[in-house]
Amino acid sequence: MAPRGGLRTGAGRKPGSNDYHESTRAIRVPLSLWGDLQQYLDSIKLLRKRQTLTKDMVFPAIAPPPLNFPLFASRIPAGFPSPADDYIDQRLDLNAYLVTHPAATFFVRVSGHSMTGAAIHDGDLLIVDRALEPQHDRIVIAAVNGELTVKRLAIKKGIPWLMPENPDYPPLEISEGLDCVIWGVVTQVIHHV
Amino acid sequence: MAPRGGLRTGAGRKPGSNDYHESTRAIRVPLSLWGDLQQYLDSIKLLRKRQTLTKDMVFPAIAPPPLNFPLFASRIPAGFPSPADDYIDQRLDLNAYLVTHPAATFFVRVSGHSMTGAAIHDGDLLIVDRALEPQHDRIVIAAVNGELTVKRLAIKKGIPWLMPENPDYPPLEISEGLDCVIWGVVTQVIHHV
DNA sequence: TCTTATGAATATCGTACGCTATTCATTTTA
DNA sequence: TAAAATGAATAGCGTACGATATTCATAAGA
Repeated sequence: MAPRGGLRTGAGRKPGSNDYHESTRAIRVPLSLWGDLQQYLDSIKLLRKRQTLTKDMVFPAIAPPPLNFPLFASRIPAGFPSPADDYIDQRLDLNAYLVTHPAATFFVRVSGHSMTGAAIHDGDLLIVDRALEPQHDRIVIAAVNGELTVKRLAIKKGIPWLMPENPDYPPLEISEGLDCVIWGVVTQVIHHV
Repeated sequence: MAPRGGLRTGAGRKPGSNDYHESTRAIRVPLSLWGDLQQYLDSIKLLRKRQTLTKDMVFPAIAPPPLNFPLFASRIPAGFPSPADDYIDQRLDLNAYLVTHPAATFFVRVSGHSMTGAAIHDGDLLIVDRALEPQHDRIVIAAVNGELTVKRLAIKKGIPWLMPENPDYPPLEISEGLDCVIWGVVTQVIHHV
């Protein structure tokens, strides 16, 4: 059998022919992160593999989730003898941390300065929980004459008031004739630096 | 000169004598993650070196399964919003929204009142991005003598200063002899109501 | 006896290495 | 002529390897 010799330009495995569609590089990581990282990388592979599927073959029932991002999905199983040191073993999922009742939670963008005394500024994003009951001294979203507003709810002698936290704005009594609905309770304020 | 031979039990480098205080293992990662991961690992190293930090104060971000919540538009028109309406014009994943560089992002709990003028209060949770370059007028996390502090970075005539935003606290010049590391840039402040 | 110098022991670290998987021009076969 | 088989070329993958860093029992020196 004769050899099939000769030049083979263009032959060979293609760069980025791995599951990432991208070259890789070895890096050294602490053992406690190794499992998580492995898991994370697997999910990246999976996501990038899906890119080879055309929209004619596979498509989601609803809008695709933001597949963004990174790191370290699950907690490390304990059992690592940590020297008397401050190890980082806490992780945070902002959604879970900031939202208690997902189905009843909404975001509202603040405009105006009536609540600067309560650390609520123009442009901030409020996390509003509609499942919480409005109570005295809580910060609430109220719809007054159909317009949303952020104020602190105060009950004085049985009369509810909407109290701004800025001396330039007046309190508003929720009297009988006022078209006012307490719409939700503010639980968190997200302020962009 | 006679040899110093013989058994040497107990000799040798100790396990966990690296910057992680923990053994490591090589793992292969895609190049696009390599930089972020490198930065993340550097942060871990730095944190484990410091002894004044507790795990309650600083911890890394994670990648949770994406959850979406309804988001209201900036300007909410008059009326009563409900999920059935088209007031909801987008949904929001807080992780994706608040974290730009997940591998380089950490959370820091604020203690103290030196930055109340910048809407940063005692107990707030800061989102800190180590991938951002500290620049003039940005709010940064600095490690001064091993202790974390939040200040606004100011460059005056080439000299960097750490400026509080509370008249009760003094500015701090970052002079040559000072043990100070700008550790990250604050991008968001989460304030619990 | 106490202090210092020495070198065996052993962990860390980045990466090179051996192996496998893939690609495709060429050759062989139908 | 078209399809299948072959094997050179080249990238991916996990880990072993050589070099370096650190520790500390012992020997040498004060």
